[in-house]
Amino acid sequence: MNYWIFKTEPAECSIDDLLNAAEATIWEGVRNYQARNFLRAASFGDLVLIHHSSCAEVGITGVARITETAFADPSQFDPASPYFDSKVSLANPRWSAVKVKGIERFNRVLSLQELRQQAELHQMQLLRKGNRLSVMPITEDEYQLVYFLGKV
DNA sequence: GCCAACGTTGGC
DNA sequence: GCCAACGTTGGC
Repeated sequence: MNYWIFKTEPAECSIDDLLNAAEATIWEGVRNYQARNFLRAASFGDLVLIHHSSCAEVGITGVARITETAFADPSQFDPASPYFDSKVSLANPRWSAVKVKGIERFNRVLSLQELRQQAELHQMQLLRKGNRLSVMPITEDEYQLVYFLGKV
C-alpha cells in the first residue's frame, strides 16, 4: 500500500465532486513527467490525500482511493481537450491517468501553514518552497498524522 | 496580481 | 550538451 497527495483546483474537481460522483473519477491532465511516473507507480487501493490549490482555501481537504491503475490518458488524444498533446498518437501515448473514488472529507481544511507547524511533516514535498508537482508520494507516518489532524 | 521556482524549448 | 528565454504553477 502506497500513499499519495494529488493536487487539484476545486473549481475543476473538488473533494466534494469526488465524493458526489456515482462512478470513479478519472484523474487526467497530468503533464509533467515526474508526476506521471508517480501516477504510474500507484497501486489499486492506495490512499490519496486531496489538496486544493489555486483557490480561497488552500489545503488538504480529504481522502480518496485508487480504483484503477495507470492507463493511457484519453485527454491527450482529444483535440477539444485543454490537455490535448499534438505530439502523441494512439500508438505512442505519452501521458497516463488513473481512476479514484472519494472516501471522506476532512472536518476542516488543513492549511499549509498548519502543516508546516508539524515537525513530523517537514519532509513532505508539498511543503517545499517552489514545489510544483501535482502528484507526490507521502510516507505512511505522514499520511497517518495528516489524517488524524483532518479528523480532529 | 505579484513573483519565485521550476520545467521545457530551441539556438548554438 | 549548454544555457538563456520563455511559459506555467501556485502560494500569498
